[in-house]
Amino acid sequence: MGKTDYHALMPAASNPLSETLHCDSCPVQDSAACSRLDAPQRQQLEMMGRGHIYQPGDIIFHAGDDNRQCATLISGLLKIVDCDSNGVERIITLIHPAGFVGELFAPLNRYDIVALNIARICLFPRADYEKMLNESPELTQGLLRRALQSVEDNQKFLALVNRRTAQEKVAGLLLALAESSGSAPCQPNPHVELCMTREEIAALLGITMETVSRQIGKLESAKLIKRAGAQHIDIIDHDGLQGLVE
Amino acid sequence: MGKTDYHALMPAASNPLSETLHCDSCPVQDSAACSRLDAPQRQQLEMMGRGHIYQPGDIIFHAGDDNRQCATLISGLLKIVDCDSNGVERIITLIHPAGFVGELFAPLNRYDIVALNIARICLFPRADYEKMLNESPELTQGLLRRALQSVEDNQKFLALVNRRTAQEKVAGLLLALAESSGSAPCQPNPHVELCMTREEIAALLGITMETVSRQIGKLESAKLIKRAGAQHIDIIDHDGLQGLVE
DNA sequence: CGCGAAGTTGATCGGACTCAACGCCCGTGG
DNA sequence: CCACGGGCGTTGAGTCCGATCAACTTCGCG
Repeated sequence: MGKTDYHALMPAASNPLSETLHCDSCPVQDSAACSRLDAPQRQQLEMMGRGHIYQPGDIIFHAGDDNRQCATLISGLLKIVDCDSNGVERIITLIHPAGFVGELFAPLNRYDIVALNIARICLFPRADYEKMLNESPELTQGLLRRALQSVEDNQKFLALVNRRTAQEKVAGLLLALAESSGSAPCQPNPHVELCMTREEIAALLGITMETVSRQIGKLESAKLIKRAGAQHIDIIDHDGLQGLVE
Repeated sequence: MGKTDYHALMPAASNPLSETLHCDSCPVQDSAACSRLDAPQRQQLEMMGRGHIYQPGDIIFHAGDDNRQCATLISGLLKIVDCDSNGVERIITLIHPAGFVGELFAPLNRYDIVALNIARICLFPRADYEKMLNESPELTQGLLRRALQSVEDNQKFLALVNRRTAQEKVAGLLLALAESSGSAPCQPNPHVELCMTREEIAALLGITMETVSRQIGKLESAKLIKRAGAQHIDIIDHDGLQGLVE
């Protein structure tokens, strides 16, 4: 990842792209952890946090850093990355809008959190956020729903990668991305934006970049999908893809 | 799994092994979701739930059933199982004592939940439990901590199985089980009780049972572990094992 | 135009899967 | 008591999927 991580390296307070929050116009105001707050509480959160914009490749939280912030993803896509000693990248999971990142009650960040897309997040000082959790049952309940959703997402992802062939993994990923970018879960978006290099897809699915490429090629020959540039794929036969993953 | 699931098939109310709860003597009273409750709240929970004991192989929740119960695991070990149409078993993850099972806010159980061990759980009607979540911020906060812990466990497990060789997976699993059964995280128990057949280990790690057997054999020849019966393994060289997974 | 990063494609290799035989343990019944 | 059988685990031989290594293409950019 040769991308600049310029913004991430600056202290949040002096980040030139930091801006005040405007929850009223927030696209995830109904689904994020803060969705159950009443007006005064929401205002309190607004004062507590700052909005930030990250570019693809920017590192939002560094593994090993002491963990003083947490955040809600407003738009874009993040990856949680486990980088081992040899520099082999292992993507633990993806974070979609409304997702919450930053571990509470833990001293250090265990993983890198990196933007795949242009990502808008609201960033909170962790201490303030935890304090507010103690005062606001609504925030706690909202975050609980988020956390349960994360558990579910992780379990689905485990089912996608464990004990599956390369073809099943690639097909399953395309379907998952189509669903997550669709207007509703039952209305998947046939135009899939990967937001990832082949290498990143490989790190996510636990296979190699060459295999990813070959499998995408096979799916295209089988007329299930169509490539439209490296990062974009059109799903032609959704049911056919679904059939590959059962 | 030819084991009887006799108890699971009976309605909870008439289950002869159902017993009233005694939180005072509960071994996970300090770490489970209910750990933050004060005395009256705890009493309320005690009246709401029932204790049950399951035998190895018993199915606690069936995938597809409507989901009216949730539970805290007191002792033993559970597996969450995704069984696909061909009957191929995929273990999503393991649940350790103090873990919470049963999805809240969801109509159906997505996965089978099965006892690997003799398992003691306290079972709650989901509606009552959710109602209490609305009334007790302490319970919500306790469950939040549990859920965040689940997310972390799942992430660790993903890092254990994704992009790893069979040897790394087996070594990593042994270390994880040693840690989870140890008195403290930093004091792993060298006597590991697998509680799983080779086939179950395979379903968990995403490899075949034969490969599991071969890898255990290799680790033994390398004098890192020692087999003591099929279900029990002694860790001889903890650091050596650790070295295999980096 | 040249350069480098990302992606594709091909050839070869190896680790894990598959299929099969065999050993071990334990319960059951003659 | 021993014979039998079945579940589970181990071990071996052959195959195949995906990894590895390498060439080449495509695209974006100075």
